[in-house]
Amino acid sequence: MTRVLVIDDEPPILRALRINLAARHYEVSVAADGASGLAAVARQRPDVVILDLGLPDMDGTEVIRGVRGWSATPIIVLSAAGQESQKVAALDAGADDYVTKPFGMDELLARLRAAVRRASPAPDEPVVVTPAFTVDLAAKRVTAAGRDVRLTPTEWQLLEILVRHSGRLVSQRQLLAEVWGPQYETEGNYLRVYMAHLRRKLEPDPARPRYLLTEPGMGYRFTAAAPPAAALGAQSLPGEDCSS
Amino acid sequence: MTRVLVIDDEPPILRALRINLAARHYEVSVAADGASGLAAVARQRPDVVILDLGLPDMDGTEVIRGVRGWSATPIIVLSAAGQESQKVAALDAGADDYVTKPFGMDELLARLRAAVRRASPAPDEPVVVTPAFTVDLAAKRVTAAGRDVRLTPTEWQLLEILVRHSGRLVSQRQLLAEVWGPQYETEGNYLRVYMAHLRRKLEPDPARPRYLLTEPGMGYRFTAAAPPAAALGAQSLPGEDCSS
DNA sequence: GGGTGGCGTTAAGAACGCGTCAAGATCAGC
DNA sequence: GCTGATCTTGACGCGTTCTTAACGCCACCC
Repeated sequence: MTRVLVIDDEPPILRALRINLAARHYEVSVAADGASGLAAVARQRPDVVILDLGLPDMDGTEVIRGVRGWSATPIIVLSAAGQESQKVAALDAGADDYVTKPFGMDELLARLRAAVRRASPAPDEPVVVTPAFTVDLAAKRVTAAGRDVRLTPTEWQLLEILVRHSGRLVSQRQLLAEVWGPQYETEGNYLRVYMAHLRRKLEPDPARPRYLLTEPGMGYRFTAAAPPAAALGAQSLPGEDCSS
Repeated sequence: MTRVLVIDDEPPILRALRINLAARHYEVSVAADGASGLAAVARQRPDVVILDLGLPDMDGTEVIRGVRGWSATPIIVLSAAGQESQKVAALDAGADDYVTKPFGMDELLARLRAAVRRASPAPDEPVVVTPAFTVDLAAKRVTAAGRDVRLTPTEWQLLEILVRHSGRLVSQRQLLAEVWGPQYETEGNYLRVYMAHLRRKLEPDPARPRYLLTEPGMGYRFTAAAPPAAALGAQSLPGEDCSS
């Protein structure tokens, strides 16, 4: 079920949205101002955010930037018909769409569908294979040594982020923000604990990880192909370079 | 450069779009009807399509479906203010956005930026290659002589700044300020120590650097292409000291 | 020729980050 | 209300990384 977070402080609009979204089987939650809206995004991880620009406590573009700092969740902005510059500012701050009030509910719903559709593209490679284990992103299933491995929700989230960025280094801040929420960005402890869990469940030799690698001081990296063992040790530079 | 395909048959709008897009350094091409529009998408692979619904030969949603059958290229629909059902149909057919005429050019450009931004999260060219090593800025990964090289966070920061200013001279003050903070601008020692680290890990001959060059009294410079040996003051012919 | 300033190199202690373990808190299912 | 699983939190040891100082070398200037 698609979860929608509505950040708005006008009861009539709120009511209309709630009714129409619930009728289409969306899961709706509500926040009445920017601060609680940002907190709600972090806590609930909605699939899409509908944001009214006329909030009592902070500027709408600030809310957008606050979300975009750590998340790519689609944001549809709602606003009274105003200056074009406001639209431009919101879109450039990272909003995905902009609807002016009064709006047709059918149009908003269509734009909502479009935003959600874009956000979850058909994953071209939903199964990632390593010599030691395979990860099926679509089925949310991990197999190691021929048998299914049970992962807790947190473990899965962590693994999924690393696997989706296969080969690339993912910073600790990003991992913490995406798994626990942006306010946990300094809790490096969590990462260490859960990386240890994942390695114990997936790595052939958890003490010497081959696929879930630590880059000290920077973050973690998932590598599908095991690197040659020698690459981890001292790199003796071969004098093989005959230029020209 | 971002390539935009405009599918429209009204000369005034076409003219306005062409002028404004070209002024923003977009590469613009044009098709006057649905059939040639579909052909143009297939041939040119534009980064984004602006599609007018009022085409002479076929229904706009047909064009959208024709593109969506095989491509996820962002489509922004342009249309005269009409029924809401038309908007819904276009969006559900796969359009990314819908702008009604008359529209503000700034708004359209902002929506265009939003669509392009969503489609290409990694816009730049993140891999820098030299004969001796390669630097992947997005993955934060360095490879020398075929093997991964482990860099410490400070080493990586330094290298990243130099590589991002490839070919240009970067002053010591700037390097110190960006890596250690503005209050360290006089600690030239740090730079010497870490440049030595980088050279030992990356340069084929750390004592005679080819890619991480010192400009005495000014700063450092990264060069992707090795300068000719003569420029370094090498007296011997290049062939003789290969196997040392 | 001697002096000077900038650079490369090395080495040592200090500081930090990471893996690990374990215990308490919280949650979900029965 | 109980039980097991999961999450949070703190502490400790170890290896790595950072900081800092000292020394030698070279180019340049007087």
